[in-house]
Amino acid sequence: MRLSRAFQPTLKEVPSEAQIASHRLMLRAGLIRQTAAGIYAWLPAGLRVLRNIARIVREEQDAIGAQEVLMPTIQSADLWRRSGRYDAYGPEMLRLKDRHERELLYGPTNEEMITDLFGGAVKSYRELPQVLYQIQWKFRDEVRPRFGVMRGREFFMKDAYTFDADYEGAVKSYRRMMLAYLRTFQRLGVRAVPMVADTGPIGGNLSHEFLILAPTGESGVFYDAALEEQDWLSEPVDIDDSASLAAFFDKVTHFYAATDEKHDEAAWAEVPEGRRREGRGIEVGHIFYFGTKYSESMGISVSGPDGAPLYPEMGSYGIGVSRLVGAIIEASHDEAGLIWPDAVAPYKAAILNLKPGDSATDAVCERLYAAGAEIFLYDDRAERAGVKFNDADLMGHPWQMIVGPRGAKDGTVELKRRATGERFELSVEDALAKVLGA
RNA sequence: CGGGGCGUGGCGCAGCCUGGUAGCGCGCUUGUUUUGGGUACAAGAGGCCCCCGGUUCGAAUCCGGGCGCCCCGACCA
Repeated sequence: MRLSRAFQPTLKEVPSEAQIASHRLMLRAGLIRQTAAGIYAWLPAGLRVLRNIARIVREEQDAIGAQEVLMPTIQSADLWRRSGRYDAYGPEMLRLKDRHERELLYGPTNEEMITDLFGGAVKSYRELPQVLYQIQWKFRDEVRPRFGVMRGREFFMKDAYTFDADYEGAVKSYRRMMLAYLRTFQRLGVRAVPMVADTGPIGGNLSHEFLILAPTGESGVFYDAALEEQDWLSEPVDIDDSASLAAFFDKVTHFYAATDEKHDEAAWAEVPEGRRREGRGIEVGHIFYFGTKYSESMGISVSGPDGAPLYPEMGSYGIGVSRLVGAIIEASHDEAGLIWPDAVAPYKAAILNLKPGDSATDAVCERLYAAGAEIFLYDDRAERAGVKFNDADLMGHPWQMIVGPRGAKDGTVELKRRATGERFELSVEDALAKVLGA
């Protein structure tokens, strides 16, 4: 994309409504615009980030055998009456009526719908386990939306649901999902720590939240500093083998880590004093096992080995995709602006022409630009180098490809790494290889 | 839902107390100049002052009622 054609309204000054860094930067960089309290429009660069995150989430879900579906945002109230949650959910659920006065709702989550879909299609225990997921917009009518996309009312979420024939199977599914989550966050370039969590109104008794540690987080967290050094993904895990999954799970849950809701003073006291850390975290994922809560309440069963009805053991698993955009920024920015991890950046690199109009620099820039759609060209709309540098810093492009008259003459480009400030003087070919290979 | 605050060109704000027909910075347009990290000068464009009602000769300003948004707290991916 060329700056001169881009719908990318950056701002020099911070809109007064934004308080925290990620929200301010998202507005300033032209990633989003607010359209109502807690409701945002995603502009091209922001949407590219959102899609990059969704893509990685999708790949890691697929890798553990989950199958993607897409369910509607609007659901029938009757479906929710079957589980009893229509009355239980409260004013956070946005309720609607159609022209025939039928009661509908904008889905805050999808346990009821997926359970119903499952029940209509799966008839035998031999078809289990099943793992289904979707990446879809949700709406929860928060009392107080804030922090931009980190606590919006409308949000983009990956929600997965597992169906197993027995408890052992459900635990395997839960652990596989734990693995997928850690892999997902690693690829996104953030460290999200799994913590023992409250199961909340969804019910059940096996639950972990994944939190990105950041001072602006909404949850208080207590953890053993030793887990900061753990690399849980260095050894391969056989997702079909219970023992391998169990070993992995034990490793991940070995050190104390809990949100304030589940904080256990007795267990905390056993953590060596020098390693006790209290802080704040941003919840970006949550996994639950809740047994037969929905399958039983909704009357969804399959035939068991003995021919009798078997209510599947279920779990549900969420990742806040839109929230992650804000959370990643909270974890990765500086005074000058965004610093995108390579995997989620809207563009891999920005080309900065230090002397537009110079035939040599123009030619090198066009050559670089022709190498791929993942490259952003700062062309004629900002003719001054300073403006371009500041804008590129604000946008957080992982690489800046700086083309000046001297380098252009002998075919070299200066590469600057946004995150570290490192600089490299490379040939055009090498520069492209480094940027596009990264 | 309790407490606080705000609503004036695209963005950030002043003006309101003490009514007299709207201003500043940035951005935008045009021209000249300049260009190795937010150039300088000049000339322009752009505003139902959130909405409705009231008071008044006259309302951005005073009064009443709405609506919207933000912040603190209680609640949540």
